[in-house]
Amino acid sequence: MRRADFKRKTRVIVVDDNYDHASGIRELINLEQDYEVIANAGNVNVAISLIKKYQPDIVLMDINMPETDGITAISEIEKLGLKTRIIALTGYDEADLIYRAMKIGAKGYILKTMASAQLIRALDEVSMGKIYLPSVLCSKFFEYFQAAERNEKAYNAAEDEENLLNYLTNREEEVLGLLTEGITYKGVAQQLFISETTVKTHVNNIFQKLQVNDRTQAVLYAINKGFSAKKKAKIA
Amino acid sequence: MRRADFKRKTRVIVVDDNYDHASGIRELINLEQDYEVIANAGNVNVAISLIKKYQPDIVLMDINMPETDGITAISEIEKLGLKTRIIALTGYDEADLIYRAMKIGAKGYILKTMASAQLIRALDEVSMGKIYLPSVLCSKFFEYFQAAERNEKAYNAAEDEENLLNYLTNREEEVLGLLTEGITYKGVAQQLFISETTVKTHVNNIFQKLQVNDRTQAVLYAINKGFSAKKKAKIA
DNA sequence: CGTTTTCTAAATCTTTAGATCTAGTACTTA
DNA sequence: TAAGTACTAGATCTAAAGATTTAGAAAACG
Repeated sequence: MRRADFKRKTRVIVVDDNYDHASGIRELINLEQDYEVIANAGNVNVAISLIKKYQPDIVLMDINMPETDGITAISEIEKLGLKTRIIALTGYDEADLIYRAMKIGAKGYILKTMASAQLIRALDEVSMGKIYLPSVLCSKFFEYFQAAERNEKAYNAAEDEENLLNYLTNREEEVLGLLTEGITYKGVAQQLFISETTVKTHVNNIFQKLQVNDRTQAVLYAINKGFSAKKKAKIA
Repeated sequence: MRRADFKRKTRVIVVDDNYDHASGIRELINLEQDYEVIANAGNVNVAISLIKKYQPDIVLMDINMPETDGITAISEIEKLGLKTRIIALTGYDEADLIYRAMKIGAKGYILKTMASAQLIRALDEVSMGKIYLPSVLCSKFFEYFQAAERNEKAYNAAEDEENLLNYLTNREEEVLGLLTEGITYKGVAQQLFISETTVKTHVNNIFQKLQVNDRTQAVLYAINKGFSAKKKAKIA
């Protein structure tokens, strides 16, 4: 699956504050005919300027650097909007590191302790536009991912002990929807083609049902219960 | 890595509306000494009652069922809060299906077209508490996952063209913070130990800086810019 | 068919909210 | 020291917002 000889080599930049390690990787990669390391960077700032300048195909980014943390570095590089693909390289297989790296756009994640064949395989996969995450790390990722989702769900569930929005009538929902856009009673009346007094009637009923005292509190309640999402869904 | 003979077999329930297919899986699994299929279910409702009753170790869930969709089914089962682990089983490798299944807590995802060894391997991994996602599907997952994250980022970035909140003074931020709790001017005055007219002065300045006309709009602006998060961070 | 909801709307009144202008004090900075 | 900024606060208005009561018409429900 390697590229044919007549194609230009895949250009790689290695970012690692440990010079020996970076050199090791460089030699390892340069043994491969399909790849060439065009630069090394010992810190994030140098790395970013090199990446801007050479726009490499792949960046091998060490995450465990003292000054700037590698996660932020990946984020910075991704912001540049280049075609450059980033593979995270680290000594630790911590689930949250893997999660964060992949979340912000890393195309691969490998451990320094892994065999060199893994590194080359990662380069192969990623240079073809695929994601490379060894199954062990994939497991770790999902540990964190699913835990995060569970927490989110638990959080939302805690919020809807009782969703008073369910007691609103259709019309009241419409009125509340306009209130959550910061529209005045007069504006609501015009948009719904009803009188302002009718709007006030609806609003008062809404206040009672939501157990609040004014529009601001009603809007806050609605937003906390995810009302805006519901409203957007209706419009679409 | 299989369980020793003296351990009880891992109990599996197969959910598939296609009877032939379900039978095939059943026979395949029953060939393994470590597993036994204790029930088949042809639709989601039956499946859920069986799962409640027998609390199997693993559920093999077909996602492509006509009546209820399998994603919802997984979600329902997860809500039960059992130790039961779910492996999604489907004919298609659509990225969004994989993403959604894993997001709501599936412990594995395999294709019907995959070799039977894959199925057994998935059972082995998942019964040991690990996640099983073949690398092809893992790639698909990340395609969707990273695209979703990118969209989220783009969405947030679009919002911060300019954050007018940055122009607020400390006191104005405090006042706005209280407004976002739905507190009245009089209440704000009491909490900050200043007069109500002072509050009004601050609020008017806030309106001008945020380019809004009333408190509701100010609160909405603040929330959209993530003001509440900032406020909570300050408190903590 | 009667009852209940929902949506509509008016009248009336009190209370906030919001706009505007002025102004004193304190602190910072050129 | 003069100028600017932030915080304070008063007076004075107008315009909304909110509370409350009553009530008609249409639809839904038992």
